[in-house]
Amino acid sequence: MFIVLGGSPTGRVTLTELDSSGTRVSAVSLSRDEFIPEVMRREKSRPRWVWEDTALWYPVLLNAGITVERCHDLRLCHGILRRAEAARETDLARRPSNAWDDSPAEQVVLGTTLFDDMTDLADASDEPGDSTGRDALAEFALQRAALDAIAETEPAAAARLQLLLAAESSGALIAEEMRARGLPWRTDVHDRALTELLGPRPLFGGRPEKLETLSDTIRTLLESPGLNPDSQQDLLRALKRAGLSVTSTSKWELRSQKHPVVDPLLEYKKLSRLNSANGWAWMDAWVRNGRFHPEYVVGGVVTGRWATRGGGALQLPAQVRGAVMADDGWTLVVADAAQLEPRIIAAMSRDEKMAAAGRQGDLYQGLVDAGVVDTRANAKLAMLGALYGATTGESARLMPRLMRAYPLAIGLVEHAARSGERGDQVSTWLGRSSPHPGADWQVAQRAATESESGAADERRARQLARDWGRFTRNFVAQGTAAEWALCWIAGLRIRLRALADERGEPHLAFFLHDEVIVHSPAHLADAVADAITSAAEDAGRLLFGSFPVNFALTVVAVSSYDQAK
DNA sequence: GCTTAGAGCGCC
DNA sequence: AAAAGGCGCTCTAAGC
Repeated sequence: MFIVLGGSPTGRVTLTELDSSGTRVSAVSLSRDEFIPEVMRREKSRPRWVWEDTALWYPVLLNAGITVERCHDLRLCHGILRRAEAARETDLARRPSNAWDDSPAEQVVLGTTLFDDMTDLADASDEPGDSTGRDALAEFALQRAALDAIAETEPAAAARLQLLLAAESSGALIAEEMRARGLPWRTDVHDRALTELLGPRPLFGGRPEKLETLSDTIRTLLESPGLNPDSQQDLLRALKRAGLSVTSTSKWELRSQKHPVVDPLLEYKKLSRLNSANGWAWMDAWVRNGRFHPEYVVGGVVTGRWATRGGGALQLPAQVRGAVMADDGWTLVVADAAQLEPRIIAAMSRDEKMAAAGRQGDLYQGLVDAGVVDTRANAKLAMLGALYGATTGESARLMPRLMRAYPLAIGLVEHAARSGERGDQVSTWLGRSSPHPGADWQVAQRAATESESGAADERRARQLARDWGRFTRNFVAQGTAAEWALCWIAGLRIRLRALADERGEPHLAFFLHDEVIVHSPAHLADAVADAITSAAEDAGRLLFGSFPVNFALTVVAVSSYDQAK
């Protein structure tokens, strides 16, 4: 059963109930005050809530203390279907571009002031349709029709897409729930770490003590009294003047140089980055009441991975992870999937040999044990080469061994690369399709085939084709891994809800591509670990049925995030 | 003064 | 010795 929400979450709301065939059962119009209790009442029958944008509707419910079990996020699902190869012949894909295309996620503003203002506006306008002028009922009908049309000729593809839409929508719920709760963050621990590394917090801006000292050292060693080490241009000139043979100021190039300035400069760069990216200013901006509140952008990456907006939540450096600490009486259960992408391509290609290499837990060691490569480090290098499309170096040299040993799995990514080089779309296991290459790309390819094209045109076209091939190669692996991860956390979320007791509810607090943090009452740590493991097994079965691939996890209960690795 | 591009580096 | 997929953020420098 579906309940489609229309209107505005902060003004008048229409609730339209549809049965599983999409036939209208009932429809009501409610004021804002009536809306919240009605959702609470109807949630008991476990409907799938259909709404324009989870980021628009769900915060209002979460603010009122309501969570829902499932939803259908029209904006996200539209994005997937509109681009999906499998949906190419449907009305949804053929229709001219409209307001549902490329619509950004709603910006969520915390607090009630804006909502109150918006309410006034919404009430005053008395406009039919949704707050953004998009018709949820019509769009939902179109999406269902698209799935039905696909099901007629390709039932398996339709079923997979349906799973993807459900997983993506569940991800949207999780993202809002995590944003609302935040990640436990101890500013005192963070401040102590910063003070230890950088010196005391500067009272009136300016560089912290340690950075200032290092700057002086660098200026002295380079005999450049006025040098600003943050200026790449100044720094590069000064380095050259001092006799270093570098063409940039990057870490890797500096490391190869023998000069007394190298060590202090690398130290400066490391600390300077910490200060600017995750220093006191970051703490002031993003941590409130002991919680870091990043905004997750579901499907923000073309491959289906999430992005974040603000706070750089997906790049928390190791230096500050100690500040992620469980509340008293609580614990952090941290889990990550080991060698996820190799397992994914093994399962997608039904490569039983590669799947078997991962059976014991460490797939890279499995490659060594199978005699494919000599060391674990080389196994990793070779595998990354296969997944990313290495063309030179050790990685590229080792890759052919993988191709010989695992022609199915490696053939899958090779095939994706060839498709991309031709400009074709590729798709993940559940049916998320890659974008088409841009206009520049097409122009370059066409130019290279014309009779008067020069060697430079052809080189450029070939280069662009290979670049796009590397992208599509990685797309199928990264994108399908993202799908597995979505199914994993979706299942985990449901399992965690069932574990709640009078001492609290364990909940997802962080998600990073193939890793989760669950904040849990301490006494539930083992049950949470089991839930995480079971959810991973479910996800594997959901995507790949009985194919014998395992998704190995490392799961630990810790008091702070830095203890997890 | 504001916007944008590139460099550089953090994460997976 | 560098490189090969996906990002976000901060800084500087350059352009308007």
